[in-house]
Amino acid sequence: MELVEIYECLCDVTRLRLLHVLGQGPLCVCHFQAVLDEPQVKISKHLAYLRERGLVTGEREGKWMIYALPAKPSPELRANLACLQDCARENPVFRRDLARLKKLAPQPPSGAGCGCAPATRG
Amino acid sequence: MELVEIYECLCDVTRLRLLHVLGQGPLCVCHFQAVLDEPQVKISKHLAYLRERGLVTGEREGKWMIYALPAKPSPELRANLACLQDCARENPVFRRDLARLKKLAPQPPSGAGCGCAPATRG
DNA sequence: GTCTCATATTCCCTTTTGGGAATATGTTTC
DNA sequence: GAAACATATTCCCAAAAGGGAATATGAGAC
Repeated sequence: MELVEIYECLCDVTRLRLLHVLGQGPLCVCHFQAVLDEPQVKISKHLAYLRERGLVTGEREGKWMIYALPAKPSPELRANLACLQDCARENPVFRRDLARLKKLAPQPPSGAGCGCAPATRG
Repeated sequence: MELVEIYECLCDVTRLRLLHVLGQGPLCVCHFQAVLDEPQVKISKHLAYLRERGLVTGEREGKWMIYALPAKPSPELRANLACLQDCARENPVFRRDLARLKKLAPQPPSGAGCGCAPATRG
């Protein structure tokens, strides 16, 4: 993963927002739609873009695709993600995303998954 | 200066290299040409681009235009520039730029300007 | 198998981007 | 003034990017 490639991934607001939200934990596409308030194509395409370049991972879980930040990101990616989290703290757009995310999952650190599946799982 | 705008500026290699080199101190266009080994138009245009967005400052000094990082960058810019410096450390392209820069100005911290002007100044 | 839900992909269009050749501008030197 | 130098700008082009409508795929429920 080239450093320059990382920066190329970061030059789009939607992708920045996706990565920022992922800082809070794994999430599925439908939740991204709700959090970013953007159409499905847009979300899905940008996630594919990020995935192809190794900035996020995607794993199918039943009907849902769970996206997450890589478990062992390169130092460059790590640094840039940390920087993003830091810089986004005071930004209205990013803050709003986090607010919407909280509303989706009001439960405490209950753990795994993105909480997509209602009680019908397992 | 919007955070997203900063990221938009960082999605081009040439601009990344310019900003990275500027981490070493102010520089004029002709030296950028030598350091990056890129045509004048390219350098000049990208510097104009960065300048318009407040990522660099430019000041005329005689025949030369001296570009520099802003004296008081926003926290977001500061963080991202620091991150870039950090990440570039192990990158061949960025290292090569610094090597060429050193060759241009072998003198110690002699101080102001970019050293463009030969002994004919003052 | 059929229906439905969640997501991915294709196709097409518009806008933006980066690049270079040529030219213009501003500055010093003579 | 003219000439030389450093840099900026204009004009034009090819490639890429982002977006959406429609469609395809994959999975679970029945």
